[in-house]
Amino acid sequence: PPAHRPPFPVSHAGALGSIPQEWTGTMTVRKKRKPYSKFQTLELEKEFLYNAYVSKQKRWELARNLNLTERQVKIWFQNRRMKNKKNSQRQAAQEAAANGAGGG
Amino acid sequence: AVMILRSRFLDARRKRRNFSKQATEILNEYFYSHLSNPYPSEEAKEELARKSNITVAQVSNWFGNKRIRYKKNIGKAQEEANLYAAKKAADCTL
DNA sequence: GCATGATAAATGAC
DNA sequence: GTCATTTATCATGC
Repeated sequence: PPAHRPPFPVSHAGALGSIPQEWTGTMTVRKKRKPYSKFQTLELEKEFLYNAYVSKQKRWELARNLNLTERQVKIWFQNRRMKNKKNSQRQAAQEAAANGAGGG
Repeated sequence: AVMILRSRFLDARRKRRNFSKQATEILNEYFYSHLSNPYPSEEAKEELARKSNITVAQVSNWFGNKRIRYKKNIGKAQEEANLYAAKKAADCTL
């Protein structure tokens, strides 16, 4: 059995009935998710099309031009790579299902 | 601009469908019988996906939404918990 | 009109 | 770096 990555460390210990539900506690102070503008997303997508891994120099330029922090740019590329992988897996699964059913 | 429009149609949100009653039943049974730690392992997710006839990613999405929305409803009318708790109790007494 | 499933930012473990 | 998450938001179903 493969080892699973444990959930986040929780501080609050809730109490409902007799079930210890510690996971219901607040994780940590987290910035509110803020959707990026169309311009920001478009520029990031253009750079991602060029290469999925952005250099430190390019990251700095993007952050400056798009009014984002370097951390935000870094995380955007991380999430974008995960999205790419997810879509690839989905496509592969669909093709496999198509081959198994119709055959070609 | 073109890419944005194209991506809109690639999103699964465009063709979202509700899960079957049976699938929701299976997922809820697992969730409320593991309320102290509702984090199914990869193996458990695969089995839930197989029994519910949905993908593993959909199982992950369901548990993510269920956990956050369960937390927001703590203190409110959460009779769903009592419902499945009663079902589990009945299962044990059989 | 909300319930619900999927996605987009953001965090943390490893 | 990956990746399972949390959280808010999106788009749809009914």
